Amino acid sequence: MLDRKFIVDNVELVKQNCKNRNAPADVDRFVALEEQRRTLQSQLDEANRKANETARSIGKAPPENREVLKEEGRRIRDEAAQIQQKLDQITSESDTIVRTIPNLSHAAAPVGVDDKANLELFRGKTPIPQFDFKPLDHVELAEKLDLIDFEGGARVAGHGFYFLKNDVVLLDLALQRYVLNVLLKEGFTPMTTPDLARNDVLQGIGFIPRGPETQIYSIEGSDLSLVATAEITLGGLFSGQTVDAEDLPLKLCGISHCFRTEAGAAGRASRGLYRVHQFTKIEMFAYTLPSESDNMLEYLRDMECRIFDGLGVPYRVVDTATGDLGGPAYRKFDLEAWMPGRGDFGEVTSTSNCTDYQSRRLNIRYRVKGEKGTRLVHTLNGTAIALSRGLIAVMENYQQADGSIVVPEVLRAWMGKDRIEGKK
RNA sequence: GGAUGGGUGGCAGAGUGGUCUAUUGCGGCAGUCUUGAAAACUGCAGUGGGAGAAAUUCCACCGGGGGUUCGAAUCCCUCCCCAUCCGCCA
Repeated sequence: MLDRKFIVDNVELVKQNCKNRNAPADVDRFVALEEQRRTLQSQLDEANRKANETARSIGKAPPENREVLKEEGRRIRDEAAQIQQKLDQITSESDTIVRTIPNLSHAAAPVGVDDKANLELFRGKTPIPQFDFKPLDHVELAEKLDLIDFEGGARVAGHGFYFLKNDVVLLDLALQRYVLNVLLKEGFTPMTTPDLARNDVLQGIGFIPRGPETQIYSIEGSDLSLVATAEITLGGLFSGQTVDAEDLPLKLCGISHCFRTEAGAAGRASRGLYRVHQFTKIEMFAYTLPSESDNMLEYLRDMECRIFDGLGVPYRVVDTATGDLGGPAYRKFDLEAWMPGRGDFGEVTSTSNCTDYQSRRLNIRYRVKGEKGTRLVHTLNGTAIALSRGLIAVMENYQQADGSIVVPEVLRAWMGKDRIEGKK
């Protein structure tokens, strides 16, 4: 969330930003509530002060005076309780509004209400492959080579689940190992993370665990949800913590399963592995000083490019338009890989600078040695690889006329073979 | 899952209803002494929010939330976490 004071001091800016981001939020109402809230807070402080004063005096007062003072104390506490009640009411309403106000937007982010305004920045090193045969999509390839069991997945858990099988299991693990290796050389701390997290962590990161539109599976009878990304767990990792400025930036990468209900996604591209309820992902996450987050975003984007250039998968880099940014993102770049099966690009990574939008709610701060007080860190996240879509990209781009799939050079050592041929 | 003991400032650790405005030690910062350093001594120090030009001042915070009370770190309820033991288990 944004800083309350900042909103009040920059009403027009915030309203314009909401408009650019296609986010309906009642900023005026918020400002009015905030004014009331401040007034009530002062009144409450004053009432508490009087109550404290009275309470302290009783201990020192002669016994015969005590009853009178107690009565006075009761009266003041009643008064304070009434103010508190009003304050709670107003705070609750203004909290609801402030949660709907998105982060500010980077000045260079393309302005536009939806993804049509997204801007292609550049292409990856690998050219789009020209096949002298009709390329198959990954579902057909998997069928021919016996690599993925979608029907079995549906039987066990419903549509959107699948079994990886045979060589694609090796390919899946090889991709993970390759990506991990790239990240380790860059000094990322590797972590495997919980696949469940508390709802307040989900909310701090910007996910809404319940409600009709939710993308999140929640565990009945508990305060836990299945994570949609390791961004949630890696961001929650430092919630409530204060880190030393000299320890920043922190670069983490987390491997987790990701679960998404994909509510409302019917009709969109959902064939095969593209849009599924469960997949594995390696996520990069960084905590930085505010002055460093712009650079870190470029760095994370470069890492994504290196990973896909290394794999020899063609892609384009897209600068996300304001209206297509999620609430917490200040700026976002996506990599869209070429997917011959659909004859189009499909999103494979996404990296965002969330500035202090997440850290404010999660209360993640840093301290500068010798300086008084603490400040909020900036948080960033980026997909290193989402295995489901990574598999699509590799399988489809590396398919051969004879129906086999060549294993990308960088994966061969991890994979133990250089071609997937199926059993014939 | 059960039992017991715990959760207090950067760390350690005292504090079972009112001089707590939280003892003390270590560590930190500043100063004295010293060529310099160490030691010793003296002093200063938490986080968040509000008022003020500032000195300053007020409020909240002793794991989270709620309760009892004029008054809670302290008593009660509840949740979370940690330790140890037991049970179960890959």
